[in-house]
Amino acid sequence: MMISAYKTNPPLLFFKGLANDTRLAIIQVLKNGPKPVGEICETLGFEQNRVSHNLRCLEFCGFVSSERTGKKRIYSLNDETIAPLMQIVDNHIKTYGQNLMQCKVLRR
Amino acid sequence: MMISAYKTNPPLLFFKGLANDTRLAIIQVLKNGPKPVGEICETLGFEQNRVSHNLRCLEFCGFVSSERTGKKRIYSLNDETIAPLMQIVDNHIKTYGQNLMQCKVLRR
DNA sequence: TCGTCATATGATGATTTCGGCATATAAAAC
DNA sequence: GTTTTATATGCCGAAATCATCATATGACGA
Repeated sequence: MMISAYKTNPPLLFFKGLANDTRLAIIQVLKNGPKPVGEICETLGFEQNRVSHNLRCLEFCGFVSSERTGKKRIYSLNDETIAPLMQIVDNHIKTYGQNLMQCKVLRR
Repeated sequence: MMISAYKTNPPLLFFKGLANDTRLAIIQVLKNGPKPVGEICETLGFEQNRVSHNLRCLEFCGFVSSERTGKKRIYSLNDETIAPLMQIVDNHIKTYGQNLMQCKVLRR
């Protein structure tokens, strides 16, 4: 079993892609529908480059997609992955949310 | 929108729980059935305490469960969450796996 | 009770992550 | 062609992560 291969392990990268509060916040905003960068920045109160950096990741990794509309680039969720995924996450949190928030390893 | 609350955001912690190569490796081993710590260490070639640390997290956060059997503690997956979750992840990887591995943000 | 097997827990230093500052690039209007 | 609007990209320093070294705790048998 090759340990060094784990750092490029796609499931690992999948979870690392989502284990970031800025990216999760962006996903939350896009749940309400497609949005341009500027609007995401405003809604979240984040600097533009923070949002762009993270949209770059989200799009390249397939979590969101985008479409140029004039000067604006409108981003939207990849619902095929995100919708069922967040359903599972939400169900899990119903039972284990409190523990997740108090985990000594994650919150140390 | 409270930014400071994001660090204790349960979905974030859910993903952080899984965005770790040791913990994912353990999950991979447990897919083949319940196992004691020692056997997980052997299979993966990891030091015992590395495995214990991470099992602690996995169990507290609800991703695995355990049962004391004599001197051994047998760990098993929470299939209710992990099975459908990894299904979604695997499907996503079929399409976006290459990009995940080359993402400039995740792999910088 | 003591010794052995099995596992859990604490803390530190090394490595990884990530946003802000700075700047580049793209699209539209003039 | 230039200016304005909108967004993308690079890099550095600070913060977060995490395995190793060390040790503690638990279960069982003699």
